[in-house]
Amino acid sequence: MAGQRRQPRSRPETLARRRDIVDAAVEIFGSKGFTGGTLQEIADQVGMTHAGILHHFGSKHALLLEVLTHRDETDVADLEEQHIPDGMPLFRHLVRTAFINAHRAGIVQAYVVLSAESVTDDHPGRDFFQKRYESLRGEIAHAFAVVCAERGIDEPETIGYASAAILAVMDGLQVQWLLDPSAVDLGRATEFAIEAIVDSVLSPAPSPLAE
Amino acid sequence: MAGQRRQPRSRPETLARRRDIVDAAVEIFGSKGFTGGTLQEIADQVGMTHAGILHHFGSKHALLLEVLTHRDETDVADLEEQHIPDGMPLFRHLVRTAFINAHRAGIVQAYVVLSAESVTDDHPGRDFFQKRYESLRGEIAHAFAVVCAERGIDEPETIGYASAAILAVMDGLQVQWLLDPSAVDLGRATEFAIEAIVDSVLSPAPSPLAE
DNA sequence: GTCTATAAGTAGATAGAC
DNA sequence: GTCTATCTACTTATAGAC
Repeated sequence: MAGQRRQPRSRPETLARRRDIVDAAVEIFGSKGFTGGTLQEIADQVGMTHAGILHHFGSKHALLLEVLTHRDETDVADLEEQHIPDGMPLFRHLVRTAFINAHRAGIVQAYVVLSAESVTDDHPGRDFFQKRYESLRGEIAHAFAVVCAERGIDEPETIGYASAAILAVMDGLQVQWLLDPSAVDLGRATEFAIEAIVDSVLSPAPSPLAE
Repeated sequence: MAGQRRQPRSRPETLARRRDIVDAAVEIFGSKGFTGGTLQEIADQVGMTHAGILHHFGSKHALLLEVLTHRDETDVADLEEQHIPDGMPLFRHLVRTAFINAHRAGIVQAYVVLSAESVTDDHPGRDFFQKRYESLRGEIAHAFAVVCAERGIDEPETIGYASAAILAVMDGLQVQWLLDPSAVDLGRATEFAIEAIVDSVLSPAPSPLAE
């Protein structure tokens, strides 16, 4: 019932224009948020009027969904794209992504701002992020299962917690890094945390918090 | 140069009214964000007009700062308040806070939304959150130092990464939990992650990611 | 496909009555 | 201390010319 008209728009010039707009929208929504960013600002950046934007996407709401879905090459944790690594290589891939992201503040900020903003009431991106996290947790849990199988060990029931926690550290460190890049080493801190969590799943230790 | 007039406002009725407004603001900013929430909505909730709000706080901007600073009893990770635990009890305290927060979606959402929104350009809450994270990282790092001293071990240089990572998992898990409470066990996942990170600092293991 | 013009609504803030 | 009234500014979206 909602938005599906892909074929009819194949004119090359038009597609390029749409890409320009989406790129500009990533930057504006990233730096101002979805609510705070305006079509006017996006239009200015791409050199047209806000009416032009609406001609292409119909509404601000629809533009956001396009931004979230259609990020293409420029994405933060490019798991779902292309050939996803699995097993241990997935964890290495996540760490590598963090190091790369340390040089892409713009796109990182867009995801940080939009994902957190999506928890607000009736936010148009809520469904997208809910499904995204569910999917990513599933991929990470699967990687844990593969690693356990390789080593012939039973899958600990901590896999679910660990999968959520890995995504969580990645996101949370990005917030702190964006607020003060000099105080947080995004790559190394992510690497440390993922290693700690993976190790804890594979080699459970008695809780250091026990009294 | 900015905002300091505490003494002159001591009338009991007025103070109570201001508290009502701040409480309402936490709820509205939490559910709609700072940019998305309006003075009108806050005013409705407290039973007055938006002009009344401005009489008390001067501007929306100032009201947000009051919300962030003056949260009093209702706070998410009540570290800086009262007698802060130190050493190992601090980590237990953080875990306990996560379990408690699982029953306070409102205030959790307020902090999630506002902290992420604060990374946007010229956000009035940016300075607050920057200093808050810096302070919290320092407290956690100190707890690590205390624990290391107690055990007579050298302080690993991973303490900095671990401190940021602990705050990060707490924040990141809150986002996933708010988006889908049934998919994430906020308390247990936080407990698992903090245990993993603390253990990794105290008993460093060879990286499981090494090829 | 992009523009101008404008609609229709809402925002935060101010002024002054009560 | 709270209200009404108003201001100015800006938002998304639509209509129609080019």
